[in-house]
Amino acid sequence: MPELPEVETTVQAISNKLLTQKIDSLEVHESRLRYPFKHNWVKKIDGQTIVKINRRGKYIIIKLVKGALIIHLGMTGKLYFANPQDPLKKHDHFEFKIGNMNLRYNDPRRFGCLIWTNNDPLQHALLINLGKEPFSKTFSGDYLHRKGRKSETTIKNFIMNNKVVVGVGNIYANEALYLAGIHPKRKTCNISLKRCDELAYSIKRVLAKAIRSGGTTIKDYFSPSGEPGYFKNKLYVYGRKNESCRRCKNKIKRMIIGQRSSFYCSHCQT
DNA sequence: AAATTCTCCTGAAGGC
DNA sequence: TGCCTTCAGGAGAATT
Repeated sequence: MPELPEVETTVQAISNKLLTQKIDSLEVHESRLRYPFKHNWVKKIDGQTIVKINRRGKYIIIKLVKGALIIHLGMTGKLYFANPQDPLKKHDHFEFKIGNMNLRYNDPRRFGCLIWTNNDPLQHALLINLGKEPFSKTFSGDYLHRKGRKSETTIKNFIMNNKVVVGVGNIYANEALYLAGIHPKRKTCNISLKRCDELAYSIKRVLAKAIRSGGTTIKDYFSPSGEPGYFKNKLYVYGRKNESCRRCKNKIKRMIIGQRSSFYCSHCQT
């Protein structure tokens, strides 16, 4: 399940290979993704040169000379490099033909998307209202404290809200709350500035560490060159129900918050 | 209006 | 062995 580290890993990998390259053609095999792909976009993309690849939240932005592509990996989306003669795999929905390599998109659940925009992608309706980037200087304990001082929702829902901060999905929300020692069900408005500082720092730290490990592979994620992420071995709580807390040895507990599995240590998190 | 629930989808896992 | 149910969750849409 791609979260920010997996998207960042993907962006770095494809950027290394594709910058300044020309897209010979885009072939769409299945347009029924989260947002249907419009086939008249193809002629706007074919023959264009890639000038920049970056991300905003979990959206991958491929800037072309004119216009840009926006890709979201959804739950199970993967971009990977293939040789042109390799047969398509099940759920390969589209591919870019670039010189002697193909960049293919595989997504069993089809929660991802491919969108073309003529305008500034950051102004696109899907991106314009996104919250702060976790690595930005202005994403701080002070920001969380101010933004959340009237919020009645749980802190876990709060940090998973893309209008607050982008890129924090279920895995890293659980991990960051553990590192900060905050119970996931605690009401946001009841958290002190000092603890918000610890939480903002923990979010930055867990995301940065996961990027250095190449992301987290639970079962779906692989990098464009086929490497799994190695952060799974470093998880403190996610997926560790009934295993012992790495700090206090008590059993990790599981509860549902906002219809998502939440893992925590009731001794270390209050 | 913020908070919560619903929805899309497939594959894996578990129960009987 | 095989069929059924349940679960996984990103995030916009719908609902409360």
